[in-house]
Amino acid sequence: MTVSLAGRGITPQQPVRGRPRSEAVERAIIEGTMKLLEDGVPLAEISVERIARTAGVGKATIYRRWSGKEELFVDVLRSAEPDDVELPGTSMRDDLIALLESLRRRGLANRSSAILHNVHAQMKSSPKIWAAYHNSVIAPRRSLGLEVLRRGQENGELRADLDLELVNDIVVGPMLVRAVLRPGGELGEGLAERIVDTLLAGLRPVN
Amino acid sequence: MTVSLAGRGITPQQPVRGRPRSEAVERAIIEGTMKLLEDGVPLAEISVERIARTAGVGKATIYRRWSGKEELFVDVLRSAEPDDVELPGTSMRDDLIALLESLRRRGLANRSSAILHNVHAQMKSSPKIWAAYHNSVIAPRRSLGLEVLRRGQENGELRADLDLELVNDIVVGPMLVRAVLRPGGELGEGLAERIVDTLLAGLRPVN
Amino acid sequence: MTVSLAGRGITPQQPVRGRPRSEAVERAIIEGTMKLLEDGVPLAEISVERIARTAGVGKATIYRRWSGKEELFVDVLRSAEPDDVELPGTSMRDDLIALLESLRRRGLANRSSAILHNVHAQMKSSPKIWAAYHNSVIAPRRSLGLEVLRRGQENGELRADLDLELVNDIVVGPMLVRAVLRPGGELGEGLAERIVDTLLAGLRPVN
Amino acid sequence: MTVSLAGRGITPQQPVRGRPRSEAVERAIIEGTMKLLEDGVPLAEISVERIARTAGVGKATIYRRWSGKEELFVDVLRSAEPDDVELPGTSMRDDLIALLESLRRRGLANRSSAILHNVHAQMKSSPKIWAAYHNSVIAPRRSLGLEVLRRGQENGELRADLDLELVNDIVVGPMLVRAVLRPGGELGEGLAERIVDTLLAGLRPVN
DNA sequence: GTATAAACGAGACGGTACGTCCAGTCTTGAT
DNA sequence: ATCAAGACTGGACGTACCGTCTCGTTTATAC
Repeated sequence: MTVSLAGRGITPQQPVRGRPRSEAVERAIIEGTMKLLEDGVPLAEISVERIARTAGVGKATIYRRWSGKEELFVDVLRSAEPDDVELPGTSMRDDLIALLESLRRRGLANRSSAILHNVHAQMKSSPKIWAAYHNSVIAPRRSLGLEVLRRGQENGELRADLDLELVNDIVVGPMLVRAVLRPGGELGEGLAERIVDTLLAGLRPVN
Repeated sequence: MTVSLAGRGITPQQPVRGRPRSEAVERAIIEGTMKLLEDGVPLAEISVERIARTAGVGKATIYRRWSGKEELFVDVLRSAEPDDVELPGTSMRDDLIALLESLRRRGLANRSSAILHNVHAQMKSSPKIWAAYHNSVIAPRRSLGLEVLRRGQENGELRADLDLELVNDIVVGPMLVRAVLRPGGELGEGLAERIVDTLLAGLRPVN
Repeated sequence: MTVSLAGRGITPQQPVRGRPRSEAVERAIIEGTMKLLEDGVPLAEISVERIARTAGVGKATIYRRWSGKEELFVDVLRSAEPDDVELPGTSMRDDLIALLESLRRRGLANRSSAILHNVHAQMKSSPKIWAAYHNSVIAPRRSLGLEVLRRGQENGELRADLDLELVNDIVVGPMLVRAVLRPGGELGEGLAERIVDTLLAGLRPVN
Repeated sequence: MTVSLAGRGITPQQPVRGRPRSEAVERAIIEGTMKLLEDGVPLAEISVERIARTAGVGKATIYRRWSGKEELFVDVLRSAEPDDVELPGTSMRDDLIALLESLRRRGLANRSSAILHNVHAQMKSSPKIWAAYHNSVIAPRRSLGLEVLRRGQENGELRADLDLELVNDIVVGPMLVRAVLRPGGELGEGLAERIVDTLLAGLRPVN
């Protein structure tokens, strides 16, 4: 996902006055932060000062764009977000698997870079930032999931009397448990498929 | 849950020399931290310095007991942890509901104090601390859940061919999704029951 | 005293290409600086940035003309310098009084604008600037004083065996002491006359 | 002249609470600043940050004692101030020479360390600081001078009808002119004597 | 009782980062 | 080429905490 200069701020309809902000610098900052994260620098040691040093940029240049570390992290995370999921559309089962699979890969990618995951955690300390992230990343996926389920009900793949919100949480939950509560593993290949099929098969004995 | 002086530290086998540590001071520190959290002070603004001020205690007195803010938080969280769940034992369904219900109440309690939730998040930044918390709080609940499911398989309440780890995640997941991803709500009464019953009833149409 | 554009800089013999520098802008800068000084803004708070803001001018426009704050100050001071002294020429005594009187008025004028006096002090921090100011302001007055004294020796108003440099310092000194060491006062009317007459009368009892 | 910890601040009658301030650190700061000055570091480049680095001290430690660079300079200057003048007491002439001679040596010493002189200038930018310096350094010397002159009038060495304040300025002035207006020189040996004798001999021809 | 010795509150200490401001330079579009 | 505007790197500002280190005082044993 790419974040453009204009994408975040106010659309500058008024004629540009003075030297315009450099997109190159913006990229350098985001990528510098990403690099620190990937190099395994503990989150607590990532200061604005250090980001500036890493990116070869003045501190003021960072503060001119973001009001602090946290806001910057939102954009860093956004830029690391995988592209939109492509749903096969063949069945609810396949769509759900595709959805979970993309979640799984994100979890893995983040884990491979070890800490993005924590940035996530960190962000929750400030509600405003969290809201921004929630709106731009989490909410879209959620509504996509609901849509898939709704179609499943129409198809007869899903019981009609179910609360879709709840079902969505049931589907997404297991992946989250493993990513959040047991960092470091267990997001093996085929997990998405196993979750969905287990759910669809039901938990009770078939008798 | 109460945390005793001896419970955490090194058992001082050698005869005690000099003035012993004051338990009252220990309580003052933990409760002072709790108070800050409950007063809605943003996590980032809770410094050791401020905790000391709030508790009317010297900084060294804190560092004598904990190696830093994070370690202290573990104990604060532990002390806020509800007492052990009591399982009715009447059926797997009832036990699972009891388990989820205790999770739900914890989520709500934390929400009422709004931020404990974030301490949780914060802690993940330091793996050591996280491990400590994981071992003392998360793991026990997890194995309790697995035990309940195992008994369910014996009873015939649960299919015998299921991966219990996965099922446990499926059961716990929805509650976590709501607590973590949608802070501020939707942990209504009866949620535990709805989750368990939805899962047991299965997602497919009954035809 | 007026400072012309050509007076300071390099005479641009080559035909002017592009837009010529605006004299109005130059005046605006100098007068803006003066205004800040007169408004009692502490010298340390007068930044190039602020001068630019006050004068409604870009920073580059200032740097295009002066290499920094200090050089600018020289011109500001020069522009505030009173016009050349007019000596009556009737006697050494009268000429010395005229000289001191002009010094006194300068001191008072500067005091009335409270800070020019300090610019003076500030300038000494950079030898180059000080030299420029010394050459254009202090040295001319000094040689004028020496000339007056020389004529006094010719007239018989002054002992022939005196070191004129020393006498000049003796004449000028008291005024300086009061202006520099006791800012804020004691440059009353008639002071010039009292100094000169006291010196000419001698300090010893007349017996 | 030595500046003690207690000398500047509030007399700490109240029992000392917490770790007391270190006099060694205090000395390190003042001497570090002095060193920078003596090494010819331009005054404008002497930042609190650099002083701290030089003295091997935290910035806060400096700000704990002085409110800023300027206040610190007062103490640095005070500590560089030569010890009190010793007057021979044999005659007004000899006493005045002793007084001027101490002034001259101070001027030279400062020159040798090249910039202390400018610190002086710098200080004038802030009236409060200047007042502090004036009271503790300048005023005492001034009243000492007046006292000497008063005794001179009693002895008959000085005309009884003279304004002593003015005479004092006349005596001190020439030395100041040379130190302030012509930095870099002309404070040769024997200058004090020449000034006093020239003044006492009178400027008019003896006829 | 009276040492002894650790704990205690307070706060100084060397550091590091904060977020802001200014120095000088550079880059726009417009004059 | 100049202008106003304003971005750029760099670095100092004065503040707040970090984790450690004295201080003087308090409080338990152990002698």
